[in-house]
Amino acid sequence: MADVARLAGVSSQTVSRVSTGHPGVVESTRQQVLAAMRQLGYRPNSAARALKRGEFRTLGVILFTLATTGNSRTVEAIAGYAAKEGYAITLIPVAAPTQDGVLGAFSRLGELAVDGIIVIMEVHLLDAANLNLPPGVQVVVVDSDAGDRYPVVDTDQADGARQAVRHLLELGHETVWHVTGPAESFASERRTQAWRRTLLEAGRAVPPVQRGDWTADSGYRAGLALAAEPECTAVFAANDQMALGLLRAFHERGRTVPGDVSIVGFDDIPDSSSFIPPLTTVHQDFAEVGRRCVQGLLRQIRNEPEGPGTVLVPTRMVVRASTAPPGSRRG
Amino acid sequence: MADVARLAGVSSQTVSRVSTGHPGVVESTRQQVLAAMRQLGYRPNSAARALKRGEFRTLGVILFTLATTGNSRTVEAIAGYAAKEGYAITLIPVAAPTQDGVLGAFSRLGELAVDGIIVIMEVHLLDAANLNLPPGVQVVVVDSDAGDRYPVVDTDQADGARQAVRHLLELGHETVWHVTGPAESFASERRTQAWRRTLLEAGRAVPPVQRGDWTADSGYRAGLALAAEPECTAVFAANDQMALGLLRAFHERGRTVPGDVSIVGFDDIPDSSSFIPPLTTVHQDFAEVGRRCVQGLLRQIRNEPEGPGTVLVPTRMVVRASTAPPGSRRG
DNA sequence: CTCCCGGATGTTTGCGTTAACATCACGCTC
DNA sequence: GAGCGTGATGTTAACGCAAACATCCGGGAG
Repeated sequence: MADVARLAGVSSQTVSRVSTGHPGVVESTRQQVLAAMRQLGYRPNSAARALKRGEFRTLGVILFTLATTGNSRTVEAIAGYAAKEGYAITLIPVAAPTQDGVLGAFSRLGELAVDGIIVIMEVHLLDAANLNLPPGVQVVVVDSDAGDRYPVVDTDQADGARQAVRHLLELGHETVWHVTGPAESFASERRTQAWRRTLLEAGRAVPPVQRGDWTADSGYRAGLALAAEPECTAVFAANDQMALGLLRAFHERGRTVPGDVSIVGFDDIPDSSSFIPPLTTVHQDFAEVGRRCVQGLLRQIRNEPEGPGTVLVPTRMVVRASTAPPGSRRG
Repeated sequence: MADVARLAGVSSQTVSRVSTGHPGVVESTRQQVLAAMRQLGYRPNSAARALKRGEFRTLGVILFTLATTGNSRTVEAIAGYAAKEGYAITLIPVAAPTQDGVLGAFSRLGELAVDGIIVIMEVHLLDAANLNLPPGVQVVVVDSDAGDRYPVVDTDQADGARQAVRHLLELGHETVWHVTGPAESFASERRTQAWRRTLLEAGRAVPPVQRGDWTADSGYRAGLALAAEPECTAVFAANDQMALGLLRAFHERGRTVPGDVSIVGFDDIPDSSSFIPPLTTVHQDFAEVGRRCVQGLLRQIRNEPEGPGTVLVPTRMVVRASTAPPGSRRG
């Protein structure tokens, strides 16, 4: 910076004013400084800037994996909105969804240059890690029920599941079977609860739950079990990938979809419109979730406190070709 | 830090020594300092640290989207290995795959606190953005052919495509049709080149290319066109999602897979084993790509220069149920 | 007993930036 | 024409930390 100042024949403070876009610099001076910057390849040192300002303009995102559609899409949206607000995103991967893994991530966190953190995981794992968040670092949580302790942003899992079940009931199915996700996922639990409640409210029987782990393979295994239940005519899968597995299992067992069995998924991943048949599913607005996360976190950082509470992003049914009235097998 | 020093009854330098793990601090003193740190919730200011050390311990990853399996898996691997080396990852999303978008990302880059950058995109887009990388910032590129200017790490696209085509030829197919990805993708172009060359080397006819855009939908449209070609018995899709679309198109047109038509994909996404039928595909080792990226970049940062050059990560065929000899339709 | 040496700890300084204050020149008013 | 205000620019200091150097202490050699 001193070099730039010297070359431009001004003081370093004037260089600073130019590079931060402060007013009160005459145009001719400004151009000289800009020229000197270019010539010397000057680039402000963000560490020094952060040191002086006391903030990093960076948000941390802590999560287990980018392998699920939901996580990667949410992170992408977060990164986009954060960039728009002048914030960068630092990824903090947790090695494994265990206490040790979380602990490791949070110890690294202490060293990190972030102004706030978005946590994408069930919050009881944080508790297990006897969460001592660095003071001054704000938090927003996704996929959790910690609405009484931290601000939470999430898809309206319950309403989404309710819509899925209602859709199947309205088509005339007696009841709806369910393939759930892993027990440690809050989203999965919420969807299962809502499925059960919706059936109960409609006075229907609640069939036993098939447990999966989000993967298509686990959906396939669940589908094999379900195909052996002759009275199973409608299934609500907790995500699209497990629905894909169901589709294959029913196909292999000669149970046509939607003729013999109707299937609804959750997420509306891009591929789901190309399943065989195209999948009826519950659309999640990951971009909106990301946006609300960043918005909430920045509001905290800027000291416009909101306190704990939950923001629910609505879902909507996307009806494609995997659902039909029961017993509508063609031919 | 001064507060901690006061509370522990030592100088701030001793606190610094403790927090950086320097030797030459007697155990009893160390414990006192540690206790004071805990009591005050002290956390070293990484901006100041970075300022003093002249490095940020952060790597930037610049890419268009996390929506493709390859990108998100690669980023995940990068983040994991970087963490292991004590580096954090900053995500730099590019709004759109246009010159403007890239330009915007690189202007933001100037402000960013990174020691090196991993670029996941075709490098000619960088050129378009008249790339003036901040001096002192190292670069590694993925999905590009810039091996003469930057170090490049990539999947061995050509060999993967060759394996796919050979597999189909060895099953007895006369030739292999191809659904390619978007023209601006280097990976896609490489796969297409290798497909063509392999056919030529085997003295086979080279059918016209169907162009897709990586999405299952585009694969579906290509599949519709291909289903109308009676002599088409084998298709190599440039990724698994387009293969999924092909599967649906052929299914809807009553062309059985693999009885009437064999299909090979590329990527080996987790879902591909649950397609109908389970997909034969080329497995990419994204984790290895990520590891090599980080390794190469850190080597540059640590001044163990390697210069430009290309690291190719091998692929392997995963044979499932979507390929068979031609005309093997059951029944 | 003195001197010296080495290990433990303290003091000083500067990393690059910007806020706050100081200065300076110019033009306007009375 | 003296005084004053305004806007442009310069000077100083501090952000938190750690490298370099300074100091202090105790113990062993002579």
